[in-house]
Amino acid sequence: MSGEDGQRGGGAAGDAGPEQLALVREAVRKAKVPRAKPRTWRGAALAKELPVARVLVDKGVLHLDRYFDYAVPEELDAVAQPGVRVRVRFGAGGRNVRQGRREGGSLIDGFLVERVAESDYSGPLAALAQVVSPEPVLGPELLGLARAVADRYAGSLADVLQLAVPPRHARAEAVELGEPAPPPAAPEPGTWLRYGRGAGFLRALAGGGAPRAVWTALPGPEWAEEIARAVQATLASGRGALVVVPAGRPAARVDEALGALLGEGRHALLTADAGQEKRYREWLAVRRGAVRAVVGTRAAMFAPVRDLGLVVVWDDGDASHSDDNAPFPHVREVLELRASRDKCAFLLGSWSCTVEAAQLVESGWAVPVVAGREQVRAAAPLVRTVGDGDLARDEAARAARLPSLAWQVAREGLRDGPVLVQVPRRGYVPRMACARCREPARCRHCAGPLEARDGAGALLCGWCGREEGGWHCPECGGYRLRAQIVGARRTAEELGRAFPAVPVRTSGREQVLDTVPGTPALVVSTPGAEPVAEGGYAAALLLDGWAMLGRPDLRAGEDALRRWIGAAALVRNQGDGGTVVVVAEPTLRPVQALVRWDPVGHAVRELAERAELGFPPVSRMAAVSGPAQAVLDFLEAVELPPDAEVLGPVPMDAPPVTGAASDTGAGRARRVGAPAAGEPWERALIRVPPGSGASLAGALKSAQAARMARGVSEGARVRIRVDPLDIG
DNA sequence: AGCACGCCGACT
DNA sequence: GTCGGCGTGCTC
Repeated sequence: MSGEDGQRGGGAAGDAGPEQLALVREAVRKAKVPRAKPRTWRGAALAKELPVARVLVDKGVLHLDRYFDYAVPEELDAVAQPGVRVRVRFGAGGRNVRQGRREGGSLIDGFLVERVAESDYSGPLAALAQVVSPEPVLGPELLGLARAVADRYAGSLADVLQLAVPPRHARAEAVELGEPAPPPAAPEPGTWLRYGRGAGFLRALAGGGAPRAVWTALPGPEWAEEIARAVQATLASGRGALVVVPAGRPAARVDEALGALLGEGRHALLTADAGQEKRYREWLAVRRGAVRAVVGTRAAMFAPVRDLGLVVVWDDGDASHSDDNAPFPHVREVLELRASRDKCAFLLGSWSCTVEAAQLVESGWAVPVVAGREQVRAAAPLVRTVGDGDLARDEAARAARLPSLAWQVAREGLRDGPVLVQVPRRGYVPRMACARCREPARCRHCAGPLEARDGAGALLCGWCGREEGGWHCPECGGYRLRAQIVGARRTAEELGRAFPAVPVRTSGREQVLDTVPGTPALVVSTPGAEPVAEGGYAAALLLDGWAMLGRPDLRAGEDALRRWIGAAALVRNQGDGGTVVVVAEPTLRPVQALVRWDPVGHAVRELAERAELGFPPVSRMAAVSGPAQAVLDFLEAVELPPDAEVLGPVPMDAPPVTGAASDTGAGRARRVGAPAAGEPWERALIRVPPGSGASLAGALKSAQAARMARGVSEGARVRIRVDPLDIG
């Protein structure tokens, strides 16, 4: 409430330039209105130096995505430093200068961005109402990064800051922090020696360099310790390090590895499931420089690590790395921005390989860190396939839903260890089957799965896209279909009956198991929820591969391969008898890549194909979705760069695919732009060639800002997403 | 989002 | 003349 009272009483009007304007305006407008003193800070004592504060008001709306100037009252001078949280009066009421109505607008939160000597705003300035806390939470690096992310994703700075700066907790702020520990010694390369450029990468980090690498990790549990060593090497150079992983479980693994390597108290763990106080306390310890190393989940990508020397993203193909709040930034992209802006090292690690990662290598931005073929063979399990042809010939398979090869491998594996069974999540894909005899409905041309794409409408083949008109069951002649979804639980029950002597455990959406003992057991899991087995699994069965591959999504192949590799990496190596059976057509590219354990080759081939077709990430895309008319209006209004190409709009699938959400599925139901009840939604994709991404984002942003400023109604609003995740 | 301003028609 | 409709534009 400070500073308010000084403005209340009357007093003579000020006569300085900017105020005069306001007065003239006022006088001209209505002579009958008594010449009131403009609401002004004059009369209240001002800060002597730099009396103007530039403030970012904390509203995500695009048309407010700029700074507003406020006067700094003398008594706030000391605490009103750049980066602090403030409260200011903001709103149209502020312009009402009629007598008796002094303060309009309401108190809203903001960040003080900068102190300057004068304002270029021509009206009278309102005073800062309050400095919430003297903690400068928004430093220049974080501000710059947030700005860059907002620009990249056609979003507002305030929206990004909401993701980047955790909510304040007063008690956490009061905690005194000790001095940061001195840099540790540079680590031994350890298992990094398995990779061609591994040891060199560590040496560069320890020597203060900024190498950038795409690292294809060998299967097995060593990755966490390898990341910890990279962090240690960076700390040894006197710089800080940041590691972002997709979920709490991998975060715990890296946390543990860091603790083992560095000792306790030298790194912070920033995950979403910590309470507000803890989160803010850890975040502050990082910002204040008391802790130099951070591991966390996606919100940690903005962690204000001092003197950042290395950023790491693990498993960038996991959908959890894509934030589900506007403007939907992706960890890999944000860390790329950080590496470029801060001139620090960059490490993207994964057992698999995304097309984007392959592009980083192809463009020369990063170097590949990979193991030689003999290392891969030594670390990976043996992979065998069961295709449709085998299935058709396999009577036992049809009866029991499990191919004979899978039976055999499971039985053998169970002799000396646990066997992992990966089953796609229930509802992953609408899988159609004969309502009478449960025979799966397959395309008569390619044997691909038939899917009911647009609600009650036609049946389409998930592979070749041919429409199936008059389907009838080749087995029993039935003509009614129903979705046949066999989830993990039922699979577990069936397997339990088949191997009555063996315990069956399930891990999935509702309950994720972290680890299982190394004793014989069947472990049924959905993708991403696989427990780690002590000593590794003896075998793994990857069931219903076609369902993973058949998703109508550009990433279906890459995603399936990633999930298979994610499961197969938990299996013992070939030398120790580790075997994987994947039930999917062996001629398909992702299946071959799994058999050869060559995720990079797969990504490189995908990348070439995407380039040819003009698909992302080679071109950049943005999705504009909303009610049909709203999308059309938006496309009419937006001034796109000349090389932009508009695809569509086309009606959106209803309901939207939910299977592409995060891996564990632990997250809440994801709103992928669900059409409001009754209203038909459409989506247009806008594509630009490489290099025009920024101008596309700029154009989308200004068009959206203009529309929002005009206050378009709820039903006329469109949603913009740069780099949409699921493009059919 | 709010909220005031201003330019048009109906009424005292 | 004056009240009040809502369309437009601004918020330091």
